Amino acid sequence: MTVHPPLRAQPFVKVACEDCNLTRICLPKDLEDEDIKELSEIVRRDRVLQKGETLYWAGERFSGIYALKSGSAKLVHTDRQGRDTIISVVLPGELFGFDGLTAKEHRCALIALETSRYCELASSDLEPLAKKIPSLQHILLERSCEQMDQAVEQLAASQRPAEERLASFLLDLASRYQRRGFPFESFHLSLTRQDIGNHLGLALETVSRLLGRLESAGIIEVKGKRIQLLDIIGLKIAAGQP
Amino acid sequence: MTVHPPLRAQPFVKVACEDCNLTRICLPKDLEDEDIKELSEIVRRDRVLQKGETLYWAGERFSGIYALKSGSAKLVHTDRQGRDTIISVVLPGELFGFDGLTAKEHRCALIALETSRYCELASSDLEPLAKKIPSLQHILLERSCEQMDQAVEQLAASQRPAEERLASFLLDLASRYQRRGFPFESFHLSLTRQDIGNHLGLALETVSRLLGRLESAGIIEVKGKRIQLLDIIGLKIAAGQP
DNA sequence: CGGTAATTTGACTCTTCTCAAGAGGCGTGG
DNA sequence: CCACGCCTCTTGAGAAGAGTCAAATTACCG
Repeated sequence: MTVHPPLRAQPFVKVACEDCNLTRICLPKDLEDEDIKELSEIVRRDRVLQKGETLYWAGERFSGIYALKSGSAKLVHTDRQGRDTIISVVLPGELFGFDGLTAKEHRCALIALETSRYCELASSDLEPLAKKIPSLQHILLERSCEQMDQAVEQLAASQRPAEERLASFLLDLASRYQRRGFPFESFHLSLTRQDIGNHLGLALETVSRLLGRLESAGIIEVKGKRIQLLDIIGLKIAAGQP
Repeated sequence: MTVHPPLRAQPFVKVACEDCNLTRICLPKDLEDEDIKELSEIVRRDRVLQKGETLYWAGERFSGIYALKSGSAKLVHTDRQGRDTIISVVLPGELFGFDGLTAKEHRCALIALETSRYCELASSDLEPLAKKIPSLQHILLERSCEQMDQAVEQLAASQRPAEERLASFLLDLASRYQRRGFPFESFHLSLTRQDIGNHLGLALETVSRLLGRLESAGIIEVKGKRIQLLDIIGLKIAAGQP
């Protein structure tokens, strides 16, 4: 796997899919070169979302599939009683929007965790494009099943003790950042403790305490939202990965 | 919505998709009549699984998408430490197998909870069939996103208290059985208490105690694996559905 | 009808939550 | 540049929900 330069270094210009440094992570990953050009002409590029802004709310009409280009975002489900659950943290190159595909209405909200850019594949373009690029439908199916796989992992994780969940979460984030050209051992949490709690099913105080515990065990270093992984082996053990 | 006769009443003969009483639930639901016939010719029908038998194990090569025709089954994820999580209970007309589509290798095991019949759409037939029936890929995408929606609900549920989860589970089962022609108020749990616990993230003793509590509250009647819903409103309140 | 598996019930423990109070950080405006 | 206010984070103490261990009862299969 090639290592990409950190996304922050990328100049703020409209980059065609074939020139985007996310080509090997994003939707084009499994497409042929010609198909990527085809895709590139239809994708709406470089829209911006400021921190805290919402791209779509739950209940809103399904408008298409999106790809995050930079920054980060959270996919949030809210139940009848108003309790939020963060279903996933979205990083550059990852697709989202599948939560609206079946019902034609979004089940979750998508909220930026920092200033972020994204591309849009409008639902109205989806059908004609599928005809032009026959393999696209299958790739979308694969990506949706991939997200299902992640949900399965999370469901399994939800039955494990709090510390394992938090350690697994940190390891997962680290490796996903690494794929995007950032160092594995050091990254910035764009989530608050409350958000981490809503993601892992923990009270924010528990998140804070567990981070403190991992720190005093010498496994990580916590400076506000910046996390340093000092002892990867130790962290894996804490995550219950023997 | 039309009500279908109970599946048990169905004679044990090989029924074409267009004559199957699951037409309005199963894969053909959103297909045109001609396409259903096309599908029917390729689907391998009426395979049988005895109680406790496994159709595929986690790690096994992806072989295709399946539809349950009768009986019931559980989709089980096992983590590195051997802890099982029941991801979903599969009822007649529901599709499964998506857990192997991305990695070409199943992430979960599929185990029959009672004697069950199922149909198979082999992965080798999937591509040629997708060319013959262009809408099929999109339907599969929709179904996979539908399962994703369910996983999202479960993830949100996993943060709610035990009684709410159990009550929601009973209501969900009841309405899914009802769609299949069974009475809403009375159904047979094909899962053990242990299985229910593995599904909801509870100890089997907790499941037993909570069922007892709902029973003494006059909300349900429990006779082993047979459940009677006596007070639907009360059950909905217990499930936290105001 | 015996044996095994499933279920129920009780007592106790422990993880995690809730409530509360205080400290730290950051942006805005004077 | 500093101060104020707000939001976030930390830390403590007590409470509660759910888990574990153990034993008795019941149901089911051959």
